[in-house]
Amino acid sequence: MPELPEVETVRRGLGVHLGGRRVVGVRGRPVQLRRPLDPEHLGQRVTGRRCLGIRRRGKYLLLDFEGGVLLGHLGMTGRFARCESGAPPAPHTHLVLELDDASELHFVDPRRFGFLTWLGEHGEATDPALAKLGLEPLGEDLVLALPELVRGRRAPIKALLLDQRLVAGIGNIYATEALWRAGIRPGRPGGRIARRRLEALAGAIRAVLAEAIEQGGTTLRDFARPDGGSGYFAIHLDAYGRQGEPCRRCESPLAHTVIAGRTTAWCRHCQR
DNA sequence: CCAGTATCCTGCAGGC
DNA sequence: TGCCTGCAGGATACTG
Repeated sequence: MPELPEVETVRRGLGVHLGGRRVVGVRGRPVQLRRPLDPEHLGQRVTGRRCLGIRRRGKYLLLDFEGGVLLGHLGMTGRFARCESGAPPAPHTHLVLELDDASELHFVDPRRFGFLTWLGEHGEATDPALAKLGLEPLGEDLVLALPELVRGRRAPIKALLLDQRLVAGIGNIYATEALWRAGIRPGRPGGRIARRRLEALAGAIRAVLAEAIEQGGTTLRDFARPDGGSGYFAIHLDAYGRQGEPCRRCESPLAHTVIAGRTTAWCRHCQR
């Protein structure tokens, strides 16, 4: 569920709680996450170092420390929780960073699709996942770039939007929403969409991501509640999860198909 | 190179 | 009430 806006919200929350703090200890047991997590090894690298700030790239979080970067991904169910020192960890807590203000940052991830990895001084430039990421939908001119990115491609436009090598940060929810807003059928081959309509799609992507980030900002106070509140939020959704319900433009019931292995709700009437 | 599918994992909803 | 099945999906390995 965490897509670009949710990750951006987490980034801001981490900035408040972790930024400027020094790690004084690391706890956890080895566990197979998306990448293997070895808390003892990680502790040797990060203990004693101060967090200088947090960046985001696509759905990845880059926690800048003195002398290295801690790379994180939330997967489907990953979250960070700020806890008082010594507080009992929630189930599926895989890593605890003990901080110099008598607080702890817990990394919790029931489905283990996320990860935390120490990249070291120069790892950021060579990490294979980061290297493959496409452009930032909010940071560069997506309107100009999107038509070039999908030119000649026969895959469904929705599959292309989900491909992090083209555009980084879009997931199933915001791909579904942007296509509904732009009036484009999710299964339409990307290379067979008129330039003007792709430009409209790019605008819809930017708008829906920006609105979601704004929404997240208002719920930032909920960040990292140890009781399970994750800082995620439900923005106003027009299409995602609304199959069978009336389209908010034309009232006809939304259809439901699977594209790139993901459920997709869309309007047969006004998405062409 | 491109497109499509299987896989990892747990929690939860729905059916019977 | 309780068990079972299927679904949720981000990234990537794999197949054709």
